Amino acid sequence: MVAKTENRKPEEKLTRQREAVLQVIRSREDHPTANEIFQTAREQLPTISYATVYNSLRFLKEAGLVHEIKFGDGASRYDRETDRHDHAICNECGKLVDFDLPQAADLIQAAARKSKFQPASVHLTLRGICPDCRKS
Amino acid sequence: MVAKTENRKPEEKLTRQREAVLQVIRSREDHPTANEIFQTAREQLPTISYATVYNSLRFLKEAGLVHEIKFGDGASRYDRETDRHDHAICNECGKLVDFDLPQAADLIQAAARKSKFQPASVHLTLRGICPDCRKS
DNA sequence: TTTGAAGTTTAGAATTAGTCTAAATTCATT
DNA sequence: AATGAATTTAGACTAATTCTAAACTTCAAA
Repeated sequence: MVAKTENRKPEEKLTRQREAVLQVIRSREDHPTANEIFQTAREQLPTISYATVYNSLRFLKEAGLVHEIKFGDGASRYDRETDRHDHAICNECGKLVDFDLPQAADLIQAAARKSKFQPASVHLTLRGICPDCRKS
Repeated sequence: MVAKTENRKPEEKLTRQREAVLQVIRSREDHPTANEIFQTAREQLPTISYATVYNSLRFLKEAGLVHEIKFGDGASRYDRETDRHDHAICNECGKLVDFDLPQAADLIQAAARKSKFQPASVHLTLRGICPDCRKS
């Protein structure tokens, strides 16, 4: 029988390319775009291609190792934080910040009741002005 | 002095094109994309161009007459509902549904405290399976 | 009633993010 | 070493959106 790569744990089956992409995301406090990840990964692995970054991101996302955030204004961003959490987005400069508001998680049943959806996750987004922009 | 169009209320200064775009959005229960709006607006106003639909959407959005929703998976969607509300997105078919969970609005101060942002609005997103997909 | 500035519309080109394709490569098992 | 599945690569392609520059509208002031 042929090896079933799928039986292994995600961490075990990382190719060099996937490893590099994961390291870029884990090494950053912020939320890089696929293009930023590509530029940085290329420093370690000069032959890596754009398509591979996207393939790797899809893989890592499905394996639960990274988290994708789409909030409009351009490209998806990737987050090393995979636990449930919330986001704040600056209306002025676009900065995206993670925070955790456990009370938001508690609203999942109420949200499910109102929407009639079978709930999987909830996520709260705050829009406002970030501390840096408030200063100016 | 030249007339300051900006002094008037948004509703008063709608061009035929902006009017047509607004009517398309107001006539629908769902959340059409720019392309869907373009196709429908063209039935009333055959010469309207794609760029004008986008210009109109930006204008209407800034005037607070429509609401833009970006949740990834392709194009922005536009919503006639401009009051604060929440969204549920189906992980299976991508359907987007509005609902209002006032408890979510109550979390704005707590979210501001955690994130250190000066708050403007909060919005809750539920991901799960919609009633239609649950049946199958 | 013409003028002209400001704003708007138009068509199409340009840009950007992301996906697809097909050939080449890797790699774990035989 | 040979096999075959999975992955990577480069570049073509697609879809969404923005940009550009010329033409058109509007309307207050001359």
